[in-house]
Amino acid sequence: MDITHILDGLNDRQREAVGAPIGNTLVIAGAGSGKTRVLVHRMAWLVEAQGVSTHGLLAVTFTNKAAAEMRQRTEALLNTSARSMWVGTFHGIAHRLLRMHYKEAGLPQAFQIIDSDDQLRLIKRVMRSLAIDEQKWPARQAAWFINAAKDEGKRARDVPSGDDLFQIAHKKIYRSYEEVCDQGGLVDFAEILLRSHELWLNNADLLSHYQHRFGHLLVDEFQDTNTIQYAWLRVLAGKTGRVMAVGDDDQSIYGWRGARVENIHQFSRDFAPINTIRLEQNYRSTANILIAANKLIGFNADRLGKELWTEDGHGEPIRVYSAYNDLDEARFVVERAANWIDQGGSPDEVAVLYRSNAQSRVLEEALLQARIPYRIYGGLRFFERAEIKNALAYMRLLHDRHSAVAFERVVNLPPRGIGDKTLEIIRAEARRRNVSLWQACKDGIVAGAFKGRVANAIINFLKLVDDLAEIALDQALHEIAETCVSATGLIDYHSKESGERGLARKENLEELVSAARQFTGDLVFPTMSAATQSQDRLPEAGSALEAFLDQVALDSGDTQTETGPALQMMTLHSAKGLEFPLVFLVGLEEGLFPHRMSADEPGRMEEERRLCYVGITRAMQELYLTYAETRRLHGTDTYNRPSRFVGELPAEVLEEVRMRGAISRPMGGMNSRFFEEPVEGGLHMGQRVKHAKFGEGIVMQCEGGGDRARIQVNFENAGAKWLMLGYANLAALD
DNA sequence: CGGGGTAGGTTTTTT
DNA sequence: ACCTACCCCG
Repeated sequence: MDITHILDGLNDRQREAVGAPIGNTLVIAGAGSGKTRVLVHRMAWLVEAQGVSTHGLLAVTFTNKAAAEMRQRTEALLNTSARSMWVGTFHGIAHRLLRMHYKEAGLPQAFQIIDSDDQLRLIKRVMRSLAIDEQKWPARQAAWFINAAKDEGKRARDVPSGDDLFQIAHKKIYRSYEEVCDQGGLVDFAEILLRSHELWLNNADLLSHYQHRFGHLLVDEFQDTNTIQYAWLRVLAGKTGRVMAVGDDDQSIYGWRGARVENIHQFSRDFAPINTIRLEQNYRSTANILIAANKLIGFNADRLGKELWTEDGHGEPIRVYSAYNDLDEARFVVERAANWIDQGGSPDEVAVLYRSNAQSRVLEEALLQARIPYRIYGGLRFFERAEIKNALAYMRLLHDRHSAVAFERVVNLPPRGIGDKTLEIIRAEARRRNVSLWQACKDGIVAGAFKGRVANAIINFLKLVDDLAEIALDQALHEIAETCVSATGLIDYHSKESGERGLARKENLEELVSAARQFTGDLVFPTMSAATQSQDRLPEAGSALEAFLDQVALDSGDTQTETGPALQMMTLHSAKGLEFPLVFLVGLEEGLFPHRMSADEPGRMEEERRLCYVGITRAMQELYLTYAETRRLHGTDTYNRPSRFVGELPAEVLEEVRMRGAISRPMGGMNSRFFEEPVEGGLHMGQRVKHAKFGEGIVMQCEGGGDRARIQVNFENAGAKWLMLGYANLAALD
């Protein structure tokens, strides 16, 4: 077979990776070095040059988007629709295994995936029934604890008991939560992975079947794997599987949610002997951008080591702008973005990246004013919106009348007179007799347990759902969706909500119906979403609803409908994997980026630096870094020094932007160098100081001298205070 | 039962 | 500043 089209157009390193001898391979792929390309070509090479069946390939990614892209590009390269090839997210693939082998996994056939929102509700209920004080142990924290344990492969019984109250309380919650999930056939995200790992450990035959089937495993973004994902992979690979892991330790930015960069190191040991290949040639950015990125990331210790280079020229310098405040920063960004567009650039070539979502607001207003079209990524995902989840809950009830999660959600939505009191009675009855909430209602009505208005309300609800289910039998998926949106009264209820919200919710519900229509279309002509669908049990008409509900649980429906070119705004985290000709990295201030929450633990600071590295390496041609001396955050003004990351960049590729025309600055002494300007008493502007009574704060300004010198300090807890320098007795912290 | 007021809490996000 | 979750009252 002619395989030149697979190896042509690759550089030496890429070709080395694609054609690496069959065996375990680690590809350290720097930003913009063509890592997806390598993965895709490797798969094509295995198939066409090595005669491996697409049936024996398993490719794992983290996001549905990445999985879809990989499948699509591989199919394009192979010029076939490789439906037998397993390409998906860790969760998607593990879920598919659980559906196929639910019995061996100890799950009911109708097990239901719950999202983090459902999970939190459930945990709250569990805590209430355990009479655990939610003030003392916030439910969010408990959810975090449980998920972290599961990510580490630990069941409640595996959690060390310990003698501190925190551990005891959380272990108790975990155990009880586990019970509730088991009873209701509920599977949270972490559970999908944990359970499918156990599925293999407990079923040797099954494991050996899959080990035999998947002779070649490919893993994308390997630095983002957590303990359970790594274990899962290791078990599946066994002694015979060949793994190609592609990743970049310098782009590991998800340590805070359990990802372990160490897995890259571990891989070399557990999968020895391995072939390591580095991809360092960058095809994305100018040399100046890469010089800056290399220098910055050099401040981190324990790297595998890697230096990006390019054949391209130096390009523009990296421009640094010191804004007076966040509004000035936004104004600057918008002005420069407008210039880009005026000079013939497209808005969608421009990205504004920030550390936290709260920063988008000012920028948004400025863009609105300048009439630059923009799109904000992040925020609530489509299928996570309350109104959508309500409609989906009705759809689930039609499919499975016994789903407690769905029942709880819509039993009184729109309001129909079944309140907390009544619900509590239903719950208690269901628990006592060990039946579903639905069943408890039905039986309760027969037994005459409810009176008058309440009884009527319940009867009406039961009848509504039963009737709709009856109708749904002859309906296509999108018609069922339509029914659940309209006939339930949801759309009327939601559109009546105040102001813009009502309109938005109405539109979202309509969008759901078209998503359902789209989904049915995809079943007939599998396209992108096929990546997450289970191809082994496709279109039987009756299962379309089931398939839709599953799909929706694992795919947040992020596919935004493109409406013309728009400037992109997103957090640094969501920018990973993307590239833009013009990038603005805003809010480079100590406390914001690096974020103050990451200041204490040393590992976290390095992760912040990697985040900055990710941000810088998104830029292809031009990069702007901005920071503001004053920023309004959570309603109060904060005063921060420029980020240490700015100082870590090589001066020779930076250029400070000075604005034409003076900007009025209310106080003297607040210029761009304020962090270096001396104040008396060995303190300087922006210095962190500690006061006996007010705690820690930052020096903002000073006036006067000698005995009358006064200093303004913005305290974290006490706010801004003017103090007499002579009496304040401030301790310098830096 | 349901709407409205208030207290609390605000890094990052996928599945 | 703003959103959300919960509590209290009509």
